[in-house]
Amino acid sequence: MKYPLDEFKNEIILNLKKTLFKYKCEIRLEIPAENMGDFAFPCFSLAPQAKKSPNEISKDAADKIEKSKWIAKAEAKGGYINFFVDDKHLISSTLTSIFKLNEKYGQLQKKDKKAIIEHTSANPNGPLHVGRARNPIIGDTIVRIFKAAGYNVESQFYLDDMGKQVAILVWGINNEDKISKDINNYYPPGSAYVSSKKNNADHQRVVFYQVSSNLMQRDDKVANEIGEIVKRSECGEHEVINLIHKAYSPVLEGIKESLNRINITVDKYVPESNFVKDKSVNSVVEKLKKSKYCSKEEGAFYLDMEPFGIQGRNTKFVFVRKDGTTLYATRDIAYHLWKAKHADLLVNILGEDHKLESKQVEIALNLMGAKIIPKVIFYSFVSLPDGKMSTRRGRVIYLDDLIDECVKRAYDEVEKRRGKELSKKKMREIAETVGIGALRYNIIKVQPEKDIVFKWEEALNFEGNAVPFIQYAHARACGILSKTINKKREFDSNTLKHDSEVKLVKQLAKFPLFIEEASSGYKPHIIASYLYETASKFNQFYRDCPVLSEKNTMLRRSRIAVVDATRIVLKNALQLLGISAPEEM
RNA sequence: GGGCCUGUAGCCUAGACUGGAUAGGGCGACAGCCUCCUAAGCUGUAGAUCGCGGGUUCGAAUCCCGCCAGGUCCGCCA
Repeated sequence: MKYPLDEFKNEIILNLKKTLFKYKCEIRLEIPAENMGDFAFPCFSLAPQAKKSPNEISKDAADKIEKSKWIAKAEAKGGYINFFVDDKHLISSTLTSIFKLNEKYGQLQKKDKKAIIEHTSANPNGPLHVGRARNPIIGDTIVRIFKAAGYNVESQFYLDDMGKQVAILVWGINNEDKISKDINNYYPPGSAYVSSKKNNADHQRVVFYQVSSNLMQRDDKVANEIGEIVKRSECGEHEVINLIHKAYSPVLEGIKESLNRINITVDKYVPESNFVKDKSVNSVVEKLKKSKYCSKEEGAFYLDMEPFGIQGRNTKFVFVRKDGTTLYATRDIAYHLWKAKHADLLVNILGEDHKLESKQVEIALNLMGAKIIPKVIFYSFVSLPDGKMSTRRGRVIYLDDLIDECVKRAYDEVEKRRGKELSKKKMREIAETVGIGALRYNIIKVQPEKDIVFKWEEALNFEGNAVPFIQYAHARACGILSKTINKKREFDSNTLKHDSEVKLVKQLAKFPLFIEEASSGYKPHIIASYLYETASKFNQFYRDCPVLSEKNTMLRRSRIAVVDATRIVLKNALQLLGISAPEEM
């Protein structure tokens, strides 16, 4: 797919190559500040070899740039060559491109490459909580962006069915009598964070996890029994693995439901036990044992991580226990080798607490000559104003409760504004769209590596740079279009001269560039900025350019086309964030 | 003790990888805009020693060094 701005860019690059043939340089274009042009080429790096000032270079070069159907003007300013696109040509080709491609507008050329994107991978011992809510949202957005960027994408949830966390749950479910005796010790009256009254299995069963986790710390007998479950599952005992499966399955169903509610489905759930059952983890162990960095200590095997730049109190990466069983990270290596067989690109979304483990896995994969090393997006935790969340301690806000609160709050807003005009059913529909969108947007608009302190007022803020602003722009566009009589799309780019029209259409033309940048740089949050900017420009157009009341027929039709094109772009970009675009709100 | 990440107006945030044109936005505050396509909107004002101190450079929020603060990790846990 070739987009108008690609053609403009290519023409600039060709021109610059001709003009600057004397110099050795890579031509990288920037987008200048508004009104300074559409693309800019900085001349600073050429100054040393040219022995001229950047100002002189840019002036000489700008004079030599030839005008063409794309290039309207090249201007030297402050050491930059600023290129101005031919507005008429850009407008007509952009609108044509949007109408032709419609829901596919923005998507990049198919790449014939498979990407496996692993995200969420939460322990199936309780409901998803807000502390880790960034994971599915970042993950699913990356999935959508990579699909748009032309990859063949599969999303995976690595299901931890062997570890201590899930063993604690299993013990609790099989010792219900002991749990019910202890439950009141666990939940003291008036405890602040015990909130969820939901009937879903994940909310019901997490109590077993919490109480038995507590018991385990006080009672060695319980601890031993749990340890036994872990050990037998790690040895690959089918009976125990089945018992575990029975315990967590309903919890996993609850997690899936929560994900579905925020428009997330995962293609494949991959149980960790697969790699024990199929013995692939054993071949990982055999290979690592042969490494020159491997040593043995009291029967356990470890890799020395120090030569690879790992520092700290302990630089040993143990991959086999003294009892011969493997560890989480060992199995993770087997999982990654398996993934690498089925993909050209691997992406993982992980909490920052996994940085060391991930590095160890990466080093081991390199030692084993793995073809693909995963690209990892780490995110910082969402914490509460008075500290971090913990499922074990029951000090959490569950994702489901946050979703409900967002939707409820959105309903109040709709009712306040449209209560007299709309049916309850319609308002509930809008509230669901706005509430879920607000949640996803608020999380995705911040860079993954920034810490977030969860505050209800901020999570539920519906003004300014928040999703209702964008959805409202889309609804406005739909409102105008629903009132048009002539449904045929016609436009004449000669009539679209108003500054607000030109700026808006230029913004629409940039959409594919943002998909390119978001995917190649693994930066989902820039799609959120793009949407905000687009909606904002549409609102300015709405203020300056009356559509339906415009007397000049051709101009009116052209403006309707601009509105329709904006509608398509907003919808497509919202879709990339997993947010629905309401036609009315 | 050490590693990694973060620190931009009262609050939240973009820009940092790839140094460059007056550091963009939003919330909140203040002042305006509905006889006209949904005011969940638009316009304007005030508000920033870019954590602190050095260095490299013609030029540093951006690169390097040191320090301070917060997060996170340094289990034969996951």
